[in-house]
Amino acid sequence: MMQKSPISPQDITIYDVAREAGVSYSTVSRVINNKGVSADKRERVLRAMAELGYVANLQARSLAGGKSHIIGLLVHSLSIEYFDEIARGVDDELAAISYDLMLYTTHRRKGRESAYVAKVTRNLVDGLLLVLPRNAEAYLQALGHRRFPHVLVDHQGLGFDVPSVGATNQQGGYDGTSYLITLGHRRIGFITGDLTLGCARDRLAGYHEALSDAGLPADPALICEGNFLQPQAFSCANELLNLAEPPTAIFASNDVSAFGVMEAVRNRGLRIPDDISILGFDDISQAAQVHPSLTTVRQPLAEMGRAAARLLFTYINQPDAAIKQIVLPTELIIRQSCQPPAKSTLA
Amino acid sequence: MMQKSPISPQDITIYDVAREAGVSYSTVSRVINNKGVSADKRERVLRAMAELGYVANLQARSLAGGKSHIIGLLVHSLSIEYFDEIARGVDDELAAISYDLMLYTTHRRKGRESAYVAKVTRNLVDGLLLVLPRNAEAYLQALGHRRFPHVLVDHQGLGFDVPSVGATNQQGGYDGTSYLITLGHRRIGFITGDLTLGCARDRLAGYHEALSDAGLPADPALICEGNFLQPQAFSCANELLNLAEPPTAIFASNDVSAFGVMEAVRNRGLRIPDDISILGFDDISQAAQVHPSLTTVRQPLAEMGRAAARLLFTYINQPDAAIKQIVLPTELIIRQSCQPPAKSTLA
DNA sequence: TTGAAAGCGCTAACAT
DNA sequence: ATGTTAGCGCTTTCAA
Repeated sequence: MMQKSPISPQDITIYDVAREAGVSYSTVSRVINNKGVSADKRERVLRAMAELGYVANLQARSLAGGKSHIIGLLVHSLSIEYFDEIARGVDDELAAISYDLMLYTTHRRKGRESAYVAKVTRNLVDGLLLVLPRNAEAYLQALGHRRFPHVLVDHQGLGFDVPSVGATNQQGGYDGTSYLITLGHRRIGFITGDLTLGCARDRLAGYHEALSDAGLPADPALICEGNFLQPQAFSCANELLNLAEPPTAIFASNDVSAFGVMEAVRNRGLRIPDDISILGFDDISQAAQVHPSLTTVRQPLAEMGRAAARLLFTYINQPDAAIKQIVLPTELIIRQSCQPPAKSTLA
Repeated sequence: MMQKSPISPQDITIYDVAREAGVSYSTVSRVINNKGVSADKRERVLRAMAELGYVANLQARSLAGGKSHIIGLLVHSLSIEYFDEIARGVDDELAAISYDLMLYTTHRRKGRESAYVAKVTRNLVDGLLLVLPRNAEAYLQALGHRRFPHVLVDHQGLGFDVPSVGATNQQGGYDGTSYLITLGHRRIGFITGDLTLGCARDRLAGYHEALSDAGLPADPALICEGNFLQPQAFSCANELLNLAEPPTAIFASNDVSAFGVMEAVRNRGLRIPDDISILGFDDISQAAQVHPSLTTVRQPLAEMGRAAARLLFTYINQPDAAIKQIVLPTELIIRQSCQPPAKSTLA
């Protein structure tokens, strides 16, 4: 691990490489940027870079070339596994083209999103990935107007076109509900997500659609408004369970909510899935780890992250590329938390 | 929201500001960097900056001044709430001095840490925060030797001195165990964390110490090696519960593990805390949200993040500052998952 | 294909 | 206190 050179690697510039390789520093720059250079010179430069341990100075590249090779990732919170999966996908794409990731966390603090967006877009990053943005209207117009490369992840329902990557949330809601119907359930409780978010509304719409397609009545009492968090789902589940005619299955709009339902159900001494079936959404890793394991509608989060990163690069390299909205398919993952109802409520 | 100037804000440089204010651009630079400038010129510059909407170009500052105003944060994974809390603390400090955060996620991929560290320290960031690092020996020597500012969060047990911020893990293990003893428990199961990590070993040491101080025997059968993850804790709990003389309380080395224990306990139809008490470690938000709520040893994560950021800035500004190891106190948070054992096992 | 020269926006000597 | 002059390390003209 000893350095061949007496000076430390961070001080190696293209000048050093050029001297070592016996070429001009512009030739070194060309090798770095894959421009036309004769085979033997390229070879020599490459060897010199390896020997000296050359590492590009991103600041200088950025200043001279106008690109920072950094993209920004804006999220509220890191704690949800959801973000981690997306970030993993983003990371993969970034690594492939050696981009770096700048993190902006709002930690749910109001107003911080806009402030970040304003600042970030004037500096430092070549593009911005906005995951599950809130109050997006405030700055989305500005981003679009200034043609600043950006992609939203998991956001629908805006009144205007914006580059985005999402999942088939409505289809997922439809598939999950249909599955429960197929098992024989007729009274299916539904706990919504945060309805200010498009994905939550879409899942609910899928639930309604499936019910309607199966000719089942839509009982408003079976729908309880949640917020994607466990405590609220716990309350919702209790509410549903207290109904004169309680549901035989509960479909929660995300896995975390499903865990809240599981708790409420167990709290009453009911068994899963014998007494009641539970269905989640997302398929976070914990879903496979709880007992019984959670049947859920899988969202391809890492793939969404990858797609978003790729789309963002498209915009970075072609600012005038058409606005595209990518929607990735959800998938029903059948595990152990659902089964046919104990006694059919069919007539 | 209209721009006063016809050109967009990101194109405004100190030259524009200087022209507008009628001063030389070095004066503008001095104002930006709080160097000595006469009151009226400073005033004019400030007004010009505001009018034009000047925003500094970080790349250029970095290239010219040698500081990027960015620090790197290296973590394995984002999904654990643990990281989010720490990041929140780091964020607070960063915001105060307008530094930015670059995120490096290894996603548990082997070797990625070293690669990042090698790359990052040669570029881009002024300092590095390493959260719960693994295989740190590989690059810590290099960081220290090159006097690259860095601080480890939550890592002990290395053979040499390294700047770090941690919590009183052993004391926490001691306090938790003592609490259970005070409640009357005599057979206390313990599920360890990943024992390659210092914090996990320290918590276990605290458990042993408390047992010993109370004159209780240390039964090796009551200790099961976990890895801070739920499935492993689930197995461990089953193992402990299968003992001829099972424990009346189980102390898990983190909250996530405690949730695994809860599942295993419930799976056997046992009640918490009536039949068995459960104690966690960390106090992630879910701990207060489960039913019954989890009694746990709180780690001041956000505060740790803040302290780490502050310490890092010390090193950035004074590379020769003494190596410091900050240890923050843990705190027992009593909730509902523990109570005296049903039938005392006392003679 | 290659080298020389200019300049990205800024900070930090160096003068005055 | 203020202006002038050099670069920081690189990309990108422009010639050759």
